[in-house]
Amino acid sequence: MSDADTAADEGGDGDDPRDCLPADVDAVRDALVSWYEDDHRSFPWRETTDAYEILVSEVMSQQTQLGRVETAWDEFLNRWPTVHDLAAAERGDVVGFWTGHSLGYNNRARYLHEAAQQVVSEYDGAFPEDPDELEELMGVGPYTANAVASFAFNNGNAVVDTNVKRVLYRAFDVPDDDEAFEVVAGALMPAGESRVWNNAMMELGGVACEKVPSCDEAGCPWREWCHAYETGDFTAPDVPTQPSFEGSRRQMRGRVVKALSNHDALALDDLGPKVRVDYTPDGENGREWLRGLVADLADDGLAELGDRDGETVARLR
DNA sequence: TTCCCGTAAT
DNA sequence: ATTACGGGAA
Repeated sequence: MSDADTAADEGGDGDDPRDCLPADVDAVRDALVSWYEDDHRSFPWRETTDAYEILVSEVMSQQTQLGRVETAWDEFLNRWPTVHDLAAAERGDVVGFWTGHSLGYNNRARYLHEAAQQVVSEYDGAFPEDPDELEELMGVGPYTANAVASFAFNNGNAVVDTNVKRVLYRAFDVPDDDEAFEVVAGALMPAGESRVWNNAMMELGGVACEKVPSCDEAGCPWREWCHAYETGDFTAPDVPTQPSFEGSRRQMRGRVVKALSNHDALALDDLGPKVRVDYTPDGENGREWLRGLVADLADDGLAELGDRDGETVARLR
């Protein structure tokens, strides 16, 4: 077959990333679904199809190890059982819960709170089922939108997170390119089966094709097709390195929120020592530095600066 | 010390 | 396109 024929068959560009997939795609699909259905980890959010409960689990899971999410998820839903309850909550209580359970990025607590208010005000409390509509919710991007659409409504597209990328990169030599991952993941997913499929793909990345893979131990269902298993090269796509956390502004922000979550309001000079042991009001990282930190948190909608008896106080908002 | 990781903001 | 964003666990 000539290059011209190939290009014509593919609609013109001649390098369709779907060419990465093996010819017997149906066998590949069946192997994964059977493997997943035969045995998989049990998580409480896999027992529900409630979109609100699933959204909470997804937002928590994005930043926290699954083992610790279970307790937080349970307590969160116990405190705010429905999207209406969360929408009506005080934001400071939601942020306080978040930091109190070490759930990471406090911004996500605010996003979740705002998303709940959107669902109530724009959809009368009934989540939309379409990924494109879900993506309009605050804090919900392509991954979360498709996860919720899949697990709540069996109505999503293929999710593409770092686990999925690693699997596709290794198994089928998909180039480390977001568009390619998107196209191949979509072509691989059996139509109308997003719930089981996306669960299965993420299970594969979580228990078989981890950073250090355990192909045989986990009984990976794709060994007969997997390029990495064949060559022994289990390189994974590069993940960007992040600046160190110790001593960072992010760490200081976290300490501010943590401290404020235990008080109604705190004067800056009372807050300071809880943020850094070397706090002195007029020092380099003193009152003005702290005021700037809280002002940034205020810009993020997480805290606010106020006045009490003529002195500046900070509180959660 | 390094790893993890999707979204919003710029 | 790049950067900010948390904090436990490995």
